[in-house]
Amino acid sequence: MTRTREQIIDAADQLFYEQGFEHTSFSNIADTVKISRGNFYHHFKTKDDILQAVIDSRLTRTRQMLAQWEQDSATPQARIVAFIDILIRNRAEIMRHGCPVGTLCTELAKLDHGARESANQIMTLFRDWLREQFKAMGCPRDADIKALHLLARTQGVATLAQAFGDEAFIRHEVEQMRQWLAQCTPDSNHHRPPRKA
Amino acid sequence: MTRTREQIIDAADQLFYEQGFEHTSFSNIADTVKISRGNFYHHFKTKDDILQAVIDSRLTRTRQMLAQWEQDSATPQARIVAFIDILIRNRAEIMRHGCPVGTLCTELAKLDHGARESANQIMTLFRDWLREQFKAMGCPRDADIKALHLLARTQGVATLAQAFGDEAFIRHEVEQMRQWLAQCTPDSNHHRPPRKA
DNA sequence: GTCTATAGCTCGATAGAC
DNA sequence: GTCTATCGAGCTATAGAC
Repeated sequence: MTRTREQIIDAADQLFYEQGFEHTSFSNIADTVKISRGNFYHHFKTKDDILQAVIDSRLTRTRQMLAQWEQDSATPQARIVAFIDILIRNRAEIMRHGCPVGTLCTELAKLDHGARESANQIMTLFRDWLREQFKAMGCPRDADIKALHLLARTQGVATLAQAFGDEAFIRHEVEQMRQWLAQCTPDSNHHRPPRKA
Repeated sequence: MTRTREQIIDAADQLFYEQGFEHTSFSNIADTVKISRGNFYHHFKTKDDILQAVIDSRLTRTRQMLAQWEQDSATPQARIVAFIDILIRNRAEIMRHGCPVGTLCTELAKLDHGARESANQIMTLFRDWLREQFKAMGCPRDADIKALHLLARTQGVATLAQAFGDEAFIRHEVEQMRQWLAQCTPDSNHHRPPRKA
């Protein structure tokens, strides 16, 4: 049945996030789902197969989440705030295990793993979505640059939050990102003072 | 002889950076240094011993580098620019393997490894050094906040540079960090426009 | 050089649904 | 009978340790 398959994917997803892909073994996943290793291999022939299934699952869920934000918030600004606020909502997990997207991309890059590009695709989902929001805000020229900038800042905050376990730091950076967004004028260089009259 | 020991540490250092700690095996290191595994165990009893030696080596080199910047640059601003510019100087390695500090901290956190705190200590070296530079710039109150902010931004840039392999992005972010630093007034909120006259 | 543990993986057998 | 999910023994390679 497909139920077991889903359970395996969900368990692997969580374990890959908590302890990394390479450090997670078959027995590890099988024990979590409470099935035998034999049954396991009936659903996934190789470890790479599970990884791909986990990444596909994350891609789907990310698309759903972004679509949900699109639905829940009226303005592009509010949608971007929804993105920034993941850091607050998921602060406990982030302090323990970092960003699920960034840490997976980093690990697969080090392993020179074939699924690396698939993992990067999750990052690209956020990048493209943010770019569209900035475009809708009236920044057609700087949209991608701003998207990457914001993405980088959230990644950096996640990395340091994991290292230092500092919740106040997360909150402070989130507040600064909100302020940056609020004064983010169309196609301006937001780090220079407003243009002279 | 201590020469072999140093060679082992240097080889392990590089391999841990390129492919990660867990993914690097003894044989891997031994092959690189061209010694037998037996000889290897004469210098390091366990893998954790090598890791600790590598981290100690990095701590020493980082302290030396920071002291060098202190010596080479007259103003705290110039010293902070020297820090920001690592992203440019090491861009090729960063695009391939990420930041050596950040990726190690992240990996050891996932492995729940005992040396995690030692690795974080490297990050702390930068944090403390940056904080002192900001203090010297006249930001006694915001110094640590600014240090963490800058550290986070460099970490985020490294993560995305590795995922997207985009050198132009690195250069753009470095330029923005320089501008942020230039308009970084003592204990001000640097994300608001300059105060009105 | 050898030993042990474990990782990833294969495969034959069983049990039940249809 | 076929098909699918399940189990668990067991194989090979290699990592870490001594």
